[in-house]
Amino acid sequence: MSVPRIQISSVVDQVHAALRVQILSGELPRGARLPQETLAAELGVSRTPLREALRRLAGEGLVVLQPNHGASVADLDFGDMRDAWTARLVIEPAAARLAAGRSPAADLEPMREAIARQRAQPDPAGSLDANREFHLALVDASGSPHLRHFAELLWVARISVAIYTAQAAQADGSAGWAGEHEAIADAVAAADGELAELLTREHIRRHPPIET
Amino acid sequence: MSVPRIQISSVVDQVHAALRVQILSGELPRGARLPQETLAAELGVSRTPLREALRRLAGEGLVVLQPNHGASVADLDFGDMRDAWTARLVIEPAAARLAAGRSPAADLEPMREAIARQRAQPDPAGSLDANREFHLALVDASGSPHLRHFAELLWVARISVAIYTAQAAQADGSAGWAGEHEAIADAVAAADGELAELLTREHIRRHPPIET
DNA sequence: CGAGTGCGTACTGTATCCAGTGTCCAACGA
DNA sequence: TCGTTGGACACTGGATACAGTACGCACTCG
Repeated sequence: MSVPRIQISSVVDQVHAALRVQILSGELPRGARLPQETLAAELGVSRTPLREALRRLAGEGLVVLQPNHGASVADLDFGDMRDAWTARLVIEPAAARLAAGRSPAADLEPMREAIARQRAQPDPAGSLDANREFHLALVDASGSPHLRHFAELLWVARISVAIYTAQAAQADGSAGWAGEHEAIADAVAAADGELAELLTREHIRRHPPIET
Repeated sequence: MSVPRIQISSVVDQVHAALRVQILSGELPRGARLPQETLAAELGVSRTPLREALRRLAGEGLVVLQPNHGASVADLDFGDMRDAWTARLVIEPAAARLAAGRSPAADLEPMREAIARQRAQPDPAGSLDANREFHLALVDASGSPHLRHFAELLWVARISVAIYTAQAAQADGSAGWAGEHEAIADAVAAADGELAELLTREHIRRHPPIET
């Protein structure tokens, strides 16, 4: 009998998560300086774990580290966002095809859940989260840890920040995307790799980043 | 007049580079424990920068960090390698197509250089380096920093270590691949995206990882 | 009046120190 | 004899202290 091994999280993890939220939510605006001493005091930790968290965030592209000058929130311009979108166009359609070709069949449940959540969510922010979840679930279904990792980097660092906030503000927001997501999920379920790839590519292409 | 701004490297950077070399060269074997105190003493630095370097290496997938238990060199099995290969099969052909479609034309010089170096190199290790260089140059030519980054992660963490060392030992080694590389470079130069993608895919598919 | 220089301050980078946790082994009890 | 438990040891995680670097401002000199 084994107790289900609870997840202990180090201070570094918690600081990392906290800063990530603050950056993605815009509470820490793009380009904002991140003075170690001040930040550490605010978060109630020492500088050591803060520094390690900052390094990790730098690895994810969320902050930039200049030697002897300190850290600041990454200031991503439209070019960066467009590049992330291009990279998604490479990775996600291919992942969809892989997911459809998997045997035993890929796990569709997370995708279905994300779709349902997106339909149920009235507010734009939640809908956006659900959207992100669907896309990550799709890549996850490919069974490739690397592709999953890459997709996560693309979504976290470059996309959630500003691209789709602008887009979601338009028209009906992102809630309307659920239908397209469902078609992709169906194609994966039907093991039609060709179709899944095509639908995913067209879906992404249909929603390019918007210059702010 | 501006002096060309020399690159200053922090201790963290240097430790990171040193460990990376030792891991990739096999001097630090897969699964080896990395006790902080010992390592720090050997490298002649304190534990603080060492820890930050370890975190960075963990982000690259070269080492694994277990809370309250320490770091060890990532122990990649055949599954990991095969997954990296699958991911390359997604990224590199797409990058080749993007490179061919670029205007102004993609920079072919690094690719040509890598090919020449591969032809000139008699020893397997050098040839392997040149091989890696070609593939990274190809992805770089796509103009997408993200794809370049991903390719680098795949090559560094999973591939150089063991996959192709086994393969390079076979038959004529990797020197013979130069011809295939040249065909890819030519297709990119001719702006034939379709062909570049196809050739790249077939090239990679022709050289899967070998179980050791 | 303007350019350059030197100093002071604020911050980062590194080293050291302390507390907390995991692991191994031996002693004890069933 | 085998399982359990207690404790010593070794190591990591976090906090603090110190050294080094960059930036801004005032002062000086042309």
